[in-house]
Amino acid sequence: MENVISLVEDRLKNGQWKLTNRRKHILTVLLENRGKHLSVEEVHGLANQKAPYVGLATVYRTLELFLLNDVVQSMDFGDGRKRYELCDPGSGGQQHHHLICIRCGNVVEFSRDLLKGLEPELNMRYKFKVETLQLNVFGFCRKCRPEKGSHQGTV
Amino acid sequence: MENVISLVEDRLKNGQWKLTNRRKHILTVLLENRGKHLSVEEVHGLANQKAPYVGLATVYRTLELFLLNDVVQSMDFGDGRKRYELCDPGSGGQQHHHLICIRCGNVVEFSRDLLKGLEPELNMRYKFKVETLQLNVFGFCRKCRPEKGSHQGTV
DNA sequence: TTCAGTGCAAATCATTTGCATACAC
DNA sequence: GTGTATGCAAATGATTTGCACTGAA
Repeated sequence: MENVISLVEDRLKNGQWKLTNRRKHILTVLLENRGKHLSVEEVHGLANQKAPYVGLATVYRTLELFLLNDVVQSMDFGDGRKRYELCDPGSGGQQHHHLICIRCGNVVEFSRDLLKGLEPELNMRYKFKVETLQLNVFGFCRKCRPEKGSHQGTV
Repeated sequence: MENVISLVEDRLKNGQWKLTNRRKHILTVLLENRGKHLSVEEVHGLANQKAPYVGLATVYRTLELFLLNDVVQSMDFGDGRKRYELCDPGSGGQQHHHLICIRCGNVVEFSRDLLKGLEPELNMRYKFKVETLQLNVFGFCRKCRPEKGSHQGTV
């Protein structure tokens, strides 16, 4: 936990940025909410359950700064607000993708491995050098999926 | 061309909607701009190069109506505006995915086939029933990709 | 000391909505 | 005729920005 903070500190300092109190505070919120996909508003709310107070604009600015430094990854589930999630430590960029249930709204992550073959394929077929890959899969999760043999409409 | 219009007309009428002048007009714009990924603002601009005038709100409403009826598919390239593109006639839903060049902004489509294996895999491993799949790949296109062996930073 | 970081309020920008009017069937 | 479609202007909601003040090195 503590070493994640100093790891981020080093990463920021590489780019002449400071790890201020507010930024450390926001980072702590992200650490305490691993695995969640937080909107800016949510981070703001969580951060301000404790002192010091952090302004909304600062949360916006800090999350974008973290994104730039591969501290977080961002995603968009199509609900009109950007969401952020801590990257796994040690590696940069996109770690995994998301299965979004269109009935209950639950979000499940799935490993990047399932797309492993895709990058070389795009490289070969389209001469396209992949940097970032964002995949959203909308559908029905384990609990909400229609029963086999029965019929059920889309929500 | 003409038969696409009547095809859409039938599809709308199934759901008690009318294919009005404005809607036909917007549909024509989409037909004349196949392969492009138009924002609402762009559709509005293109539509109003000819009579009849179409209000911006109508363009918004119409494109959402088309989306609902699988006449268009929508996408989001992360630039803060939704984009729309005509579906291939005859089939519903997502047809293909996009390679977005982060240097020149060019967008190339790639066939859904490359992800063919993914759906059954998600179904099996996660018991997830896929409905829609949105994949954005950001990177360097054929023209903009860094030369082999040389180094080039991200834009 | 000095420049980056922050809070606040105002500004932006895409999208949505209320309402009176116009149009399709 | 009757209910949907449309234009317009106002409302909304997420995000950004200007600016004066605060804080870290």
